[in-house]
Amino acid sequence: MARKTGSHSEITGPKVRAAALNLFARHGFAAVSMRQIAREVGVQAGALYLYTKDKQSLLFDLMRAHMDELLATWSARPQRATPLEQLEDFARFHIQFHLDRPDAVFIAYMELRNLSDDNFAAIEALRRQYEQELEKVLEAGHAAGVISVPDTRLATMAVIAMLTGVNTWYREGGRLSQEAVAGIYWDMVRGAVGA
Amino acid sequence: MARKTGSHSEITGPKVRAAALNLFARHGFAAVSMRQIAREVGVQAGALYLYTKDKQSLLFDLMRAHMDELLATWSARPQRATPLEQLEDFARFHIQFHLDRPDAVFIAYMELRNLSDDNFAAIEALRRQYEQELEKVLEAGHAAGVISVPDTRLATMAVIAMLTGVNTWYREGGRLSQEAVAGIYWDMVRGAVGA
DNA sequence: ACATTAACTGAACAATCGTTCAAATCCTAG
DNA sequence: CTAGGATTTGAACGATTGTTCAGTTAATGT
Repeated sequence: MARKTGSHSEITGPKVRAAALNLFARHGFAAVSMRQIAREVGVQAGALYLYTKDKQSLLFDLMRAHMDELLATWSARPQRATPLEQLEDFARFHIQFHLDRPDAVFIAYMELRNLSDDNFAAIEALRRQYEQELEKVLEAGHAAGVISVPDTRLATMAVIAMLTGVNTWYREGGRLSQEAVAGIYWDMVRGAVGA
Repeated sequence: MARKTGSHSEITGPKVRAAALNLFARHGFAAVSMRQIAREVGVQAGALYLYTKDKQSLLFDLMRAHMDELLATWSARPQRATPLEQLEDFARFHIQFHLDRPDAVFIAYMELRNLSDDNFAAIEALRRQYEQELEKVLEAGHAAGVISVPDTRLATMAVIAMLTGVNTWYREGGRLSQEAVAGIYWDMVRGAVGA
């Protein structure tokens, strides 16, 4: 029978994904070799192919796992009543979720062009799905008359870009806590949508 | 003596930079080979080295030229009187300038990690300089009491991220003109900074 | 017409790439 | 203790990488 306890594959598999995530984020997918990943894991390059079909799948799986977790975590949150409360929740959630996973976020935004056509379409669909979550909130707010934007789609893109931008400058241990940053950004989001 | 008229180097040089810009933007610096660039120019790979020291310099020169032009173009604009007018000008300028050069913008944001340490520092300094231009405007607006932000630096980063985000979705010939988009974004910027 | 030089070719260099696979090693079930 | 599957090694494959350079081509000033 197959080994149950102490199986190496249950240790090496996650290590491969973790090493790939870290190296892809630091140097870019195309600039990282399978041998670099293997060295980081402490294994020969050939062994990686027990855990991934090829390099492309390694990238795609990391991206899809990230997007799946993003959508699942947002959907699992308790939903508050009013559109404005929901918008605040989205802003705070987005910042916290993204600041907690800088490497995965970086890859999901920067390595889209290294995906095959099929894989790109799949990731892009998930991203659109996430954007729809915000757009639904903005539309509800618009219908309720509590926010004022001339174009819901543009406002969606503007808010997401603004929030995701935090990842480019925020550093742990800086002068502001995550919560303080989220509070300030929530104020700016509210202003941007005229609420 | 050296040839003066009809010099090929005055044609091939720009063609090399244009091809590199386009290919780097489409596939990423690390994924593009010197031979691909040469093929696009219609020349053998060895000939590229008459126009660039190496591949790294090619990337760096493209980035620095972009940042230099960005700073120079902004500085050359006539400066209006009030902070709010200056903020509006910045928002409209940023969107127009960036939408007009999607490839260069893409590279300048995505390929920073492929720069050597020295080159990275140089580009980063230029970026900081550009951010300072916006921050000065926001500080002036804050001093004049016409805008209301708890943190000028955060507002700077938020506004720039929001504006640059247009490049990720805007497509020529879409349902909105550049001017219409710029107008809507200017409204959102104004709201975000409480003006 | 000739000498000069810019512009480019085409081949070569060592290094590294992603991927495969037979053989070796490790660990557990029986 | 042993059989057998899980796990990994280590070498090898052809292809491609950035870069160099001696030699060829083409256009110029005199």
